[in-house]
Amino acid sequence: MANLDVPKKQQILEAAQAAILAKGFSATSIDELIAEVGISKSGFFYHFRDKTILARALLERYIEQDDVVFDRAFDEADELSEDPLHSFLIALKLLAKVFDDMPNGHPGCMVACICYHEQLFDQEVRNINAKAVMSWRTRFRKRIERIAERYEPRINIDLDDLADMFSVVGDGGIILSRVVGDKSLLPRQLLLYRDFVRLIFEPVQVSEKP
Amino acid sequence: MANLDVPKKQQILEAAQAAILAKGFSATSIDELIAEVGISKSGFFYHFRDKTILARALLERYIEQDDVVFDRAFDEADELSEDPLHSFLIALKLLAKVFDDMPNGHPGCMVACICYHEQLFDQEVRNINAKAVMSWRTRFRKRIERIAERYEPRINIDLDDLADMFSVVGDGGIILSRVVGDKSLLPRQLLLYRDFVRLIFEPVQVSEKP
DNA sequence: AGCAAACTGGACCGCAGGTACAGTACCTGT
DNA sequence: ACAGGTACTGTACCTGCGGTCCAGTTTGCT
Repeated sequence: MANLDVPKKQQILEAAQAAILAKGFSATSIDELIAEVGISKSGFFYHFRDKTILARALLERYIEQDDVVFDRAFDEADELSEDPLHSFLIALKLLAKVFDDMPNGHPGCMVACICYHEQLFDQEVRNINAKAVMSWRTRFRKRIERIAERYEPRINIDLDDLADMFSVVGDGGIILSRVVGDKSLLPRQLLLYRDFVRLIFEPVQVSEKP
Repeated sequence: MANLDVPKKQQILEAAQAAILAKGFSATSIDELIAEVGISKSGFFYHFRDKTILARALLERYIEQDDVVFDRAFDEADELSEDPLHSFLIALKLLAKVFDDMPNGHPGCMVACICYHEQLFDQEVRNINAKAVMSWRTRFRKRIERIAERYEPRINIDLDDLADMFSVVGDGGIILSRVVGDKSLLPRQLLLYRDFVRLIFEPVQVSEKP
């Protein structure tokens, strides 16, 4: 019980996020959520007109939380280096570490989760989803652009594609991590992406074998 | 109606695969499937004890079909080049082309779809899923090993990770493709993965800017 | 003719997602 | 002090879906 000061709506979102990422949207019942937070069914529907409104709120919440994680990593990296390439590489390492430190691995990406339940939701939810991916693209593209201004890329590359690749490796890494039950798979894949960025932009090739 | 010679069980699997990849597992009702193939509810349950058995059959079917696509690309590439690196790069280009040629983009990965519905299924289904990912890892690892025997990698890299990265980029690319509604995103990401492999192993760096 | 595989039809069950609506407890501004 | 909004509770009820049970029918093979 307890949590008397935390509003029930927040408690529902909290419980729903964990349950939905672990079990999927349809496998998470409203009855189960209201039992967990100690609210009546009417109480639930007072806050969320239906289950898709809950999904929308969860998605928006997830995207906000995700942005905070990104901001933190990039800010910290910027403090450690003024060079755009080095800062980016540091940020990628920090992000990999964040996921590596999660005790049970990444809980799952809400964007991907909703993608595979798509037709259950309205256009609005899909728009929010698309907007989130585009914001990730923009965020990474800006960083990569600044790198490309200073460092000559070794190969011709589309900067949007390279920016997207972070999200691609993130979402794909989450899936493979879960499927094979190896929580270190995601951070390792992010570090591979980091190697790719290094290989593209880092000017002097340091051979690791003398 | 027609399809008098195709057994109903196959027709159900066909219809279910399309519907589930498009709408998700829970959003696809049995009623809808039996209406589409023209069979009674009892007929459905004659073939599939319950919905999770259908999922298992679909997953196995999907993995088989996927293997055929891989085999075809790799065989064709082997015919075009004896060199392990060149053959691998050709195969990646062929695979990217396969997905690029799909009129509505990749229909979705059943492995990822089931991953985000996990708790709906039993351990058996999860094992099949894990086995599929491991078989992809093995398939790509073998190719990459042969490359590494002949070409000195420019950076130290874990071959399993690089092998997994194909599946990671594939599954992540499918998700992003769908979310932003850009079917060319997946093939472009696969070509980026190809660029990464090239950068790691290709000995002479051909600068594209003279 | 006989048997198995591949079904049909219909009755029934429980659960999840709602809908509808009347009532209540508490806080806030006038 | 009361008016009104916010955040709920309780009860009753409806629908659709997954699933069970079972008796009966068609089809093709031997």
